[in-house]
Amino acid sequence: MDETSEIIRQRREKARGLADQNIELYPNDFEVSHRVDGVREHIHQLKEGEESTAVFAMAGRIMALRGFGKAAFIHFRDYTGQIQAYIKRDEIGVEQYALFKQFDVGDFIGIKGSVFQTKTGEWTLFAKEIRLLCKAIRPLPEKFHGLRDPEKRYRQRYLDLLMNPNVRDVFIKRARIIESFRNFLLERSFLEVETPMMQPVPGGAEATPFKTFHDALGMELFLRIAPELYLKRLVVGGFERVFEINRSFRNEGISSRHNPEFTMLEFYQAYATYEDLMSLTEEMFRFVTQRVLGETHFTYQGNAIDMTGPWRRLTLKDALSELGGIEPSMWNDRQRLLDFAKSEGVEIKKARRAGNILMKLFDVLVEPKLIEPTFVVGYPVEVSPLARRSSEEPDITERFELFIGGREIANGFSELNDPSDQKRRFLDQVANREDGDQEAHHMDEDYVVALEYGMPSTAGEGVGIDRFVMLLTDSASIREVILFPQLRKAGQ
RNA sequence: GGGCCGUUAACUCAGUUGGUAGAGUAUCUGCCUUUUAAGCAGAGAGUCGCGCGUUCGAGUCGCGCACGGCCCA
Repeated sequence: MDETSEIIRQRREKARGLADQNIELYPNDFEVSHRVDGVREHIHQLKEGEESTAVFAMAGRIMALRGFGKAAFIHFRDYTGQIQAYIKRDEIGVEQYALFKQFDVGDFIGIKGSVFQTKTGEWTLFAKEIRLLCKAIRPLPEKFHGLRDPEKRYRQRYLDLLMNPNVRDVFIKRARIIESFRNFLLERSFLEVETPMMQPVPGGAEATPFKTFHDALGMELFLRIAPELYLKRLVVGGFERVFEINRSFRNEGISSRHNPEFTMLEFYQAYATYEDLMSLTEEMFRFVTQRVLGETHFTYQGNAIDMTGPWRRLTLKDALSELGGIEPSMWNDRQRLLDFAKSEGVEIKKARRAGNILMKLFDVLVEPKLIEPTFVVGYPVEVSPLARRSSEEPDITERFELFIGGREIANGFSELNDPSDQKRRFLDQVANREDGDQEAHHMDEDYVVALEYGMPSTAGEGVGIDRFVMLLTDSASIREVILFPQLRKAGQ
């Protein structure tokens, strides 16, 4: 369909015409001396109205073109910024100007020239020499409205990045966020590691995995739903502080909050407790927010959020009763919870146990109310199969979840390092699975063996990077913070 | 999975009670040597997402499908 489009046909002919004149359409030997930000620095040294003696060799894309017959202004863009350039026939010569006339918005060109100030005071690259660096065959979207069609924005993200500066900023911020988390942990002697994404037993979370198959090994493998169990094996191996920032995969529906592949930070610290991690978490998020935004407060979807701290701590019990209206007497009564869920219009899968129903009710009724950063603590053992039991209350684990902007952002706990308790917990999960709970944990014998060699007391945490990027960029959908979000196959 | 909305030129969008498709930007031609959403004059450009149906006639009405968005679960 595009192939018959008039504009593309014209561009192809134009390209052919240039090639016929022995003009290279895609050369790679242009030497760049300056980028736009470098020129802007240079400008500070110039006096008003003065033309630079220095010559700049610059490469970039034509983003706008205003021609006047024998002269033209263009907007010329590279990664570091945009600058205006002035192309004048009497300066570059008749032959070069004729070449310039065949350039289009979207083409990459090389310009050698000085810098001067126009009548209106704008510093402008004054071309002495121009060159085609890459001919664009397809026209860019309209400059004023940019690219709006959300489907096209996701499928052809390069156009989105090119035309919508706010989108570009989101992804630059995303990179800074990840960089800041990494720096924070590196400064505290955490070792960055990579653990398998293809796992024989998927573990570390309650989720449905993607299946794959290794032909040579004749072996079924799962894309990881979390790196947790491997990172803790590394703690067994003597790496007392480790972290990993990378993708996990969950075979679930796609929504404005879920992408099948998403990025988590997980980190583990030996001889720390979940209390220590809450302090560290507060410090870490404050650090990242300050680094990325330059301040520790921001607005998310109309809600003011202050990361300064100290953050509120709330027991799950209090959160459920005070914010969700669920009395503690209902906690272990599966039938009453089901009835309550029904009365609240919350749909529950049949196989779920009381603890899971409780968590579902929490997700729907309580979570959206936790706008300011809040630690919720005191999760039941039933829904925390990898977390250490509280010494005072054995049915409760030493676990917290962090909520910001009505979303779960992090989940951390003192790790269960008693191999026999871990084995019992796995067996309990396997029973759930046999009762039809697809998301219950698998038995991981190999992990139990690792614990039998001895894992020091450890605390660990997972952070949803995409969700936090959403917060700091005020993005309503996860698709706005993932460069290439998962979509269905394009229609014809 | 359910509900609502969308899909029209390269892009952003109009399109009336059903009568055979428009604008702006972009493109092409001409004029224009300090413009910045440059300007002036002219021109070309469409499988109206796909399919079936109703109708003398469908961008418009109905059904199905595809893709996307929002909300619910």
